[in-house]
Amino acid sequence: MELDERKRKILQAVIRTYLETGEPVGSRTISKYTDLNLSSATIRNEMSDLEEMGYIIQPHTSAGRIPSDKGYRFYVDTMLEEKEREVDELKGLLVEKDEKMDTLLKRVANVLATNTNYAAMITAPQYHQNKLKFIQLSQVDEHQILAVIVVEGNVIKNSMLRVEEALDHETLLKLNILLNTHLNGLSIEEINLGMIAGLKKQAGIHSAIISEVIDAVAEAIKSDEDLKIYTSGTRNILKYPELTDNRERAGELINVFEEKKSLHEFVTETLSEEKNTGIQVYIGSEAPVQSMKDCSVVTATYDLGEGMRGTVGIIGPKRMDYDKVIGTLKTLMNELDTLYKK
Amino acid sequence: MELDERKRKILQAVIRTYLETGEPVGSRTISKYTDLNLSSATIRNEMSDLEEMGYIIQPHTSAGRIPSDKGYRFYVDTMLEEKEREVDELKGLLVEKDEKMDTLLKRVANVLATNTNYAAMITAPQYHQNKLKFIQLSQVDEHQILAVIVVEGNVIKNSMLRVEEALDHETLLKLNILLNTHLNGLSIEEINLGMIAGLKKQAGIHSAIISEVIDAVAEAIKSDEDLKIYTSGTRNILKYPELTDNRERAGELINVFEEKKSLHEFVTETLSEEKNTGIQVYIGSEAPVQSMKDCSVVTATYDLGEGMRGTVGIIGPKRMDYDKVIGTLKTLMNELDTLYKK
DNA sequence: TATTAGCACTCGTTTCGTTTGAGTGCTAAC
DNA sequence: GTTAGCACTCAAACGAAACGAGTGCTAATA
Repeated sequence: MELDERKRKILQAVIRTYLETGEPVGSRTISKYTDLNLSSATIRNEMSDLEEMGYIIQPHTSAGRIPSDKGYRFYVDTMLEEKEREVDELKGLLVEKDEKMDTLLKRVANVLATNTNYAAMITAPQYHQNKLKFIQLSQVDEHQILAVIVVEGNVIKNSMLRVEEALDHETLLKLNILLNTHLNGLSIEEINLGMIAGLKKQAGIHSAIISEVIDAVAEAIKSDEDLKIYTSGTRNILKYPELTDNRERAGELINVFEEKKSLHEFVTETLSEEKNTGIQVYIGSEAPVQSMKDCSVVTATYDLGEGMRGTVGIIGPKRMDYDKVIGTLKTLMNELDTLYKK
Repeated sequence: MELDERKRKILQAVIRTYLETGEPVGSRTISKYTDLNLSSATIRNEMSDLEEMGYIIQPHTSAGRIPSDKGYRFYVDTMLEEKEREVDELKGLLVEKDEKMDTLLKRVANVLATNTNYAAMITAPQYHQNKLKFIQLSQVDEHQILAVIVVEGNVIKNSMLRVEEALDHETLLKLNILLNTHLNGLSIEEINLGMIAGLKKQAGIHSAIISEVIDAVAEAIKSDEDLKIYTSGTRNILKYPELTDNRERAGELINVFEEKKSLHEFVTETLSEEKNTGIQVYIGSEAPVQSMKDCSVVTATYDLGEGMRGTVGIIGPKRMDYDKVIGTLKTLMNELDTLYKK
């Protein structure tokens, strides 16, 4: 069977009304509130076809239809082509630039959540071309040496090293120079075992410290685990009965937002895939996380230049207002662009 | 009217059964399941008295009684004197010492939450006698200077300063020495305007940098806002219908755990008050946060020595198992003690 | 005087049959 | 191909009735 123009229009109408009401929608509604001028009977026939084709589902015999995942997918795909709505509520909300990155991120999440009435998440930017920029060892007290490591993009990592006895000023200086001259500008792939061996040899009796520093450097550069995720509007989840009528399920969802572990999966997935618009939509079981199979997730990748990239996401029920959400995210991307591209 | 021995026993019985069932408890239940050997009628009379005295409440005319805040308060207070149960599930869970502080904290919260079936929170330790230990300025690149500030207890703070043009090596060294000799070992109260003026004068043309460093130092020492709070088991809240039957209310609660702002209030309050056991119980509206007026919160202060102190808290319904919760917290405190006091 | 049995009364909860109405599928007519 | 009409289905809403847990009061009892 073919998905002709009329079927497509009906499907769109069904989905759109369902998004608004959250109730199964019947043939009569469609017949009345579209400009197709078809009787409910005709619509019924078409809807029957659409159900057969898997776009819509009847929750029980005498109820209207609701979109299936496939239906939502169709809707989102066509919509992405067609629409380009503007949402300018975000404008001006990001102007106070000089605040710290993490408060900024929190606020962005917050704005998104209140704006859309869904839950929002945002990751701190990741630095992809992680090159070492600066290393410094300092004697803090008798038994402790502080290693400060700065990576491209000004991510700073501190690490305390224990030593048996204090190093004198000169040795410290020598080690600092040694480390900086050999490691600066290198990425993690470029630091190999041979180089490490060489460094240790040159450090002589202090080779143990070199090992520890290298470990710290490795950690600083990969910085994978401390990918921070900020969330906001978890409470909004509770607003959608279809997500929370089952207590068990609701709990799992809340947990997703608290643990943030599952959110990681989206982030890594999103960051790896590349799409032109930078916006991706996961509907129901398309999500890599089991407990979100009744949700939809819209993610966007932001890019602050210099390899600093992060992910923003909106999580809501499948009947989310894709149109608005995608619009909002696009606007946000633009805002971030104009704010940081200079 | 006086709260004699028998009334006390009945009150305790009422509360205990209510804690188990979560349902209002009636006179018959008490008469049957206690060793008082009194008929339900007698119990009724006594309960009527107890209600008059404000310890218990009748949610509606033909229902059993539930404890009032005052009733809980009585229960908790007497229990604190009497009981000393042991909960040793926590033992051995904290042994792997060498992990990072924040993963440790997360795990503690997690253990507490799963152990009690309530929500748990824990703050990173605060450093109260905040004395400056070490300052270091380094030229990272042409226009940026990194200030590293180490505070007693090895809390490290980094701050990037912008400069018009790079400082030569010697000046940097001079500034470092200047800062360290004058500021080391001082707490925030001891750094006054006169001293700052003196420093600036000695720094000559680089006085602007001194200002920025001082700002960074102030921020590092107070470190008030980045009091991190880790939570776990928010989902458990959903298990108690009395907290979540009202959607609006449930949302607010979830929000408390996401925003963490309200949790701050407990922490600061708990840290300021000093009690012998270190354990505090907030019942219902005793809590400083409006949206938690149907909850109870049990907090404990842990002390890792050297002025490093933090707060742990369990949040649950008013009918929480105070006995177990307090026991668990006490065990935890002991664990932390033996783990760090060396 | 304290305790208890008994009884009438209250009121939320449960149960169950009924009604309602939205929606469908099918068929026959246009 | 489209539509009107009709019988049928079924979840949800409604409402009366029964239930039962619990109370307060009173009169009898120890």
